[in-house]
Amino acid sequence: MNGPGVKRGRPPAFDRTTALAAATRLFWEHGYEATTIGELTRAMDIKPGSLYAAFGDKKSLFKEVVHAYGLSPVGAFIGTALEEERTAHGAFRRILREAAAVYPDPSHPAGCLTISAATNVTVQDADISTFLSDLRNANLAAFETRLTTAQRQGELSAAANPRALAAYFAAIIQGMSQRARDGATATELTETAELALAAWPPAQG
Amino acid sequence: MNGPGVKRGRPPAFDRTTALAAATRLFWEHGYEATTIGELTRAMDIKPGSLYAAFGDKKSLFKEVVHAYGLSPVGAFIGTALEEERTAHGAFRRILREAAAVYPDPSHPAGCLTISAATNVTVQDADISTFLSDLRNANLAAFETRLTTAQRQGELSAAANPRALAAYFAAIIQGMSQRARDGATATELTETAELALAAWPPAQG
DNA sequence: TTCATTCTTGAGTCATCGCTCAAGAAATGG
DNA sequence: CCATTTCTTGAGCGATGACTCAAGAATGAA
Repeated sequence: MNGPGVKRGRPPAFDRTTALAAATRLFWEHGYEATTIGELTRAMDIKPGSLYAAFGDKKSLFKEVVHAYGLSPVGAFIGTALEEERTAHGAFRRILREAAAVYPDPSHPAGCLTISAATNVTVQDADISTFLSDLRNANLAAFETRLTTAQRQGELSAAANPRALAAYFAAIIQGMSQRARDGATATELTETAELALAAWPPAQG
Repeated sequence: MNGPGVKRGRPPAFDRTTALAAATRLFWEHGYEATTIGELTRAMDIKPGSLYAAFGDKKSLFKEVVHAYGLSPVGAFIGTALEEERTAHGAFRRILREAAAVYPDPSHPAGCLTISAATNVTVQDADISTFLSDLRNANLAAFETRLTTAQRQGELSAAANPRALAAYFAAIIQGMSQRARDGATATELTETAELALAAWPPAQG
């Protein structure tokens, strides 16, 4: 019996993670449909045959990219803040401030991949569009859950509306991503974040 | 000498405004590149030859669509509010509330065409992307101008930052457009608008 | 060495993209 | 009527899209 780690046949000539990172950059920058297989193979430094053998079709590659993105610091900072911060207010303050720093960071394409990579799509790729909008709406639901918890724990005023607050923060985050893609600086986005936090409801009244 | 209104030759079989409206719907819904000439000719009920004779190439048609959109109620409500409202606060309050009502209106595609029709674009169509982002940034500049005026007139506190406020409102509006495309209702967006208005700086302090 | 397995390669498939054009049809002017 | 002008039509162009596949190369097992 062979150990499960034993590799047979010709080994891959490329590093899967590195290739995926190259694909991520392209999808992040131009979006799903505007990124061609030709551009992908060139950036990943592999031929079409290898790409399809390793990742399936274009949609599968994209979904794997989105999954990996969600595990990266840039793609996970929202969930991390929701988990790590004790208070909901602290969590959203941290989320907005980190978004302001991360979205315009020149070390990667501007904005959030989940927000901007599949906004313009043909009918036959509508599933890719809903794939991302489902992720965004899941984020919205997580916001609402966190805010409802805060309200039950007394942090958030009983007069506050968790669902409305969640939608508001979702909108601000998506807007900040778009502004980053339009050239907004970290300074501008930080100011936007601070202004946005003014909407946080006053303590129990 | 012939009068300038005299038409010669075979008259067009389609109404230009109607055809443009059909093209607008498609670009609005799917974006620039994801809308094909085939879909356009079918929706406009004309053949490719007529389309190219009447509108030039695809980019020219798109720019004409954007221009017409900017003159329509949906595309002009921001500029209208900035002009008609006496106070800056009244203007932005009206802009956000109208956006909340207009963006999810089911009588047309969701969100704002200028915001969402060219976010995912190939390199050869990068000019279309910047064409729209220039419009968005021009809007941002108009916001700042209005707020600076309000500050000079004493409506806005001297401690306020017109540029930061302008960027904040631009982000909120773009975020509301995206949320509308993700299925947000007018009710949700109205709540978002009201929360966003809480960022308006208190009177002179 | 030989076999089986896995990956690479380059040529190529089919569909669709934006776009063009010659020929015909519908109007006006003489 | 004919000539001129303008628009419509249907066929089709070259380029490019996603994707495939047979043949060769590199590995471990026997």
